[in-house]
Amino acid sequence: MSPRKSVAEAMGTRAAILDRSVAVASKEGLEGLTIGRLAAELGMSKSGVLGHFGSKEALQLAALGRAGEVFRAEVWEPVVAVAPGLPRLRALCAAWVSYLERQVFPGGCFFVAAAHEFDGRPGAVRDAVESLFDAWRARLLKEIGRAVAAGELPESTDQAGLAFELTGLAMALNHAIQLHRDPEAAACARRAFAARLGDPAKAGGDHP
Amino acid sequence: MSPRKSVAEAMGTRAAILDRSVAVASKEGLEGLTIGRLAAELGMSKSGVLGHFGSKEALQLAALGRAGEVFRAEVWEPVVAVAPGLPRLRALCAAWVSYLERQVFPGGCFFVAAAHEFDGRPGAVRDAVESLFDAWRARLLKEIGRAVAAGELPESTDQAGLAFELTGLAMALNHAIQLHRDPEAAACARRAFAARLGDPAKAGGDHP
DNA sequence: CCTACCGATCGGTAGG
DNA sequence: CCTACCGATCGGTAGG
Repeated sequence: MSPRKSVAEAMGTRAAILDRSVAVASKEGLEGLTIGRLAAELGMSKSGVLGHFGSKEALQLAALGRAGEVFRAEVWEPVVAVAPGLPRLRALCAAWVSYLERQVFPGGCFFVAAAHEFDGRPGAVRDAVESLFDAWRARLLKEIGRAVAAGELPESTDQAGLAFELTGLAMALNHAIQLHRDPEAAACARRAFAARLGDPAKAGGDHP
Repeated sequence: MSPRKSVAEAMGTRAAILDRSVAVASKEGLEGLTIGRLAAELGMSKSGVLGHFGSKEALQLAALGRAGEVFRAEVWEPVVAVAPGLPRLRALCAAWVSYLERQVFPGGCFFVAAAHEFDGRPGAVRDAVESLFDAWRARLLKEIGRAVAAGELPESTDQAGLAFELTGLAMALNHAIQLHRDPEAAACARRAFAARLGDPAKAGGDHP
């Protein structure tokens, strides 16, 4: 309606733009996220959209940041009540599988898609994607380290190797869901995580 | 030079377009592969490029087919001399890691990138990508089945689950190379494959 | 295989 | 936050 909006209204508009950006980019990629399309979907002008960010790259970075907030809320935060070490590591992986299974981002894991799109293009977006993955890897390694220190995982555990394997399982799951639409993929992934971290629902130790 | 070329010359031109297309698409994606850019790099006109394929989608499909030929030559074919079953499965995985490590496609695994780019977009390209993955999965499962039948892997092996895990390791390796430029990633992946399939260089059985 | 062209859309700016 | 506009580029076609 009015061309000048209050700060609160502008913040709301900005948040609406970002939420839509994350949804579109998860399906079409951060490059397929065009200002014109976004403006049309939001019933705004292109310059109205762009005015909040300044450039397409700034919009991409803001969308990436918003997606990171969603991931933290979906995967990092639900486990804070779980005991540190192996129980929390298992909870983290369970939340990770659930995040992929529920397709929190309609086009699948936002970050894996962004990594593939930008890994060959130097720039701020690529750097931001890499930082998000570094932070997640550090989160996994922290809990793996605690589990080893507590004797819940063998002293001989290759900690970086374990983080590598867990990441691979999540990537294979995302792929099976998005490309193959395989409804059994999540169950398959849960079995694989359980084989690697021990299955609390089964008797026996944490390693097969 | 001459506007009309012989069939052999036209085939050579077509092959040159495809090789360039595969290289560009592995870095920029199949959608970032634009007719204009391709034409400029090849010193041709846009219509000269497009005339060989008819449409951008047909060019994308042809590039995907060419990439599939390269993958088969790099990963499927080198193992034909290895004994079927577990030895050949190990050789297949070794060739797979080597293909990723050597960056046969300059932008990383062509198919994983294409899968992420097209998994949310119905169409012929998406279907072709899915078929390529189905064929590769079937190739892995065939050799896993032989290894189980020969008693080289336990009778209780979850064969689909094993193929899922191996795929995940390859994806994690591709990601570590392309996004993180991690020079130790290939060694990490080889350890993980060996832990799963047994390491012929070490004493002991094939399962830890 | 070329030139010349089409309408559509891209990111972004000027000015209000 | 808008209208009106910019040059560049997109996939594709006509005609040769």
